[in-house]
Amino acid sequence: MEPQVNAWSLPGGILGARENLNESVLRQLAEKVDVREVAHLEQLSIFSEPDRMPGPRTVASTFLGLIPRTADPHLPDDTSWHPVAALPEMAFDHRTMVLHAQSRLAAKLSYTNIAFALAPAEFTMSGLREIYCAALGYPVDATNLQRVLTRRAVLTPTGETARVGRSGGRPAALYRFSDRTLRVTDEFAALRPPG
Amino acid sequence: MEPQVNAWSLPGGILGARENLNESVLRQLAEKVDVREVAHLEQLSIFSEPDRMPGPRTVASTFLGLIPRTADPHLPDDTSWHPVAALPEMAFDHRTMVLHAQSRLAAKLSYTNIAFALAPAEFTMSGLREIYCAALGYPVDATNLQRVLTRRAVLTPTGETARVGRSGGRPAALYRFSDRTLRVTDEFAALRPPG
DNA sequence: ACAAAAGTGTTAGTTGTACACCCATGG
DNA sequence: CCATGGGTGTACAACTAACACTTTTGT
Repeated sequence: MEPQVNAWSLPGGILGARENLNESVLRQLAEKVDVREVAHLEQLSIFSEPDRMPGPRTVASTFLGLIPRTADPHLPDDTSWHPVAALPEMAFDHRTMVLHAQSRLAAKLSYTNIAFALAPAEFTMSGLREIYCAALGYPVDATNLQRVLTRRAVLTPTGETARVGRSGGRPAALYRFSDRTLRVTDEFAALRPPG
Repeated sequence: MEPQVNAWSLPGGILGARENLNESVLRQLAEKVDVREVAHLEQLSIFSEPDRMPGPRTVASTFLGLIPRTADPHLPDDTSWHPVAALPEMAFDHRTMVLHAQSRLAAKLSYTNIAFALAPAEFTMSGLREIYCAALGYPVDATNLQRVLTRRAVLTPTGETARVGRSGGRPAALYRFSDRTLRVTDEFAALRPPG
């Protein structure tokens, strides 16, 4: 809509009278963009500038929602996925919202098990590594990723191995996440409680 | 008010038409409880359950506000400070709000310079240690606190020393915070970018 | 001289990165 | 038997907690 005809905007809508914000987000994602596999949802900032949009005063409460890499919702025609590294022109304050979400995700990847919400049920270490690289924006060593996540008991080996491609190579072990709910795995970098 | 006659509630109020949420918080703290020295303010969760309070539907946006230990606002008669370790009966979901704020503060003390907002302009290490102990709820070693904050360049020595009490002892060196705005000092516990 | 408070040095343990090396598979 | 991708072991560096020891003051 004017004055942002060519700009993209995030999905969103009005809070219903008998729902809380989380319910509202899940409802709108399902109704508007057919996204129904939200594995993790958390609040981000509120955007409350009086003139953030034309028209009646609105306050936008933003969320970070994660779905597994394998999800493939049936997007409507006016909707599509965009890599965060190459965002199109975005309406109002929506670019800022996306950047907030990106940095929150990057931060939580380092001290929580939040990747459970991005990975499929079972995966190889190199598959998981791709997810971390994409979300963090820099290369991650699969070796050390394995060690860190194993020490923190974030990963559980399934004992199975993945089938190998036509180019050969040793078959990769399959893992799953020990928990499928957010857990802080590295609480205090410094100033831990004594004992 | 009914049905929470004897319960305490946090200061708060209605968002004005021409202010954003930050401005609203600062206005309400000043007007309602004479708190005007807010050195740091950040958003916490939104509470949006449809029935969280009787009466018309409200959505509460909560904040963590920090003021220096030396601040002494003139509180109205119906208002007082309460230690988080011994909260009185609290109205509606306000206890949950306080606990959220407490854990956010504790977390940020470990990886940011957020204590600048709690300390006076100049302070001794043992004074700062008391602040950390109170906020974290467990003893903190002044020695290691000094080392950690110095290495991260969070503290700057003033060169001055504090006057010593009547019981003797070596006079303490005075420090100030290098920045008086929030800075992340220990960004990645794990999975740092290479190089 | 002694007690009290502050500051320094040392040690040991944990965690993380980097990288060389070994293993399993397909062609 | 070689290329390819996966997994393991080791070396090194950084950081922290704990605590003994030294320094500086007032009485």
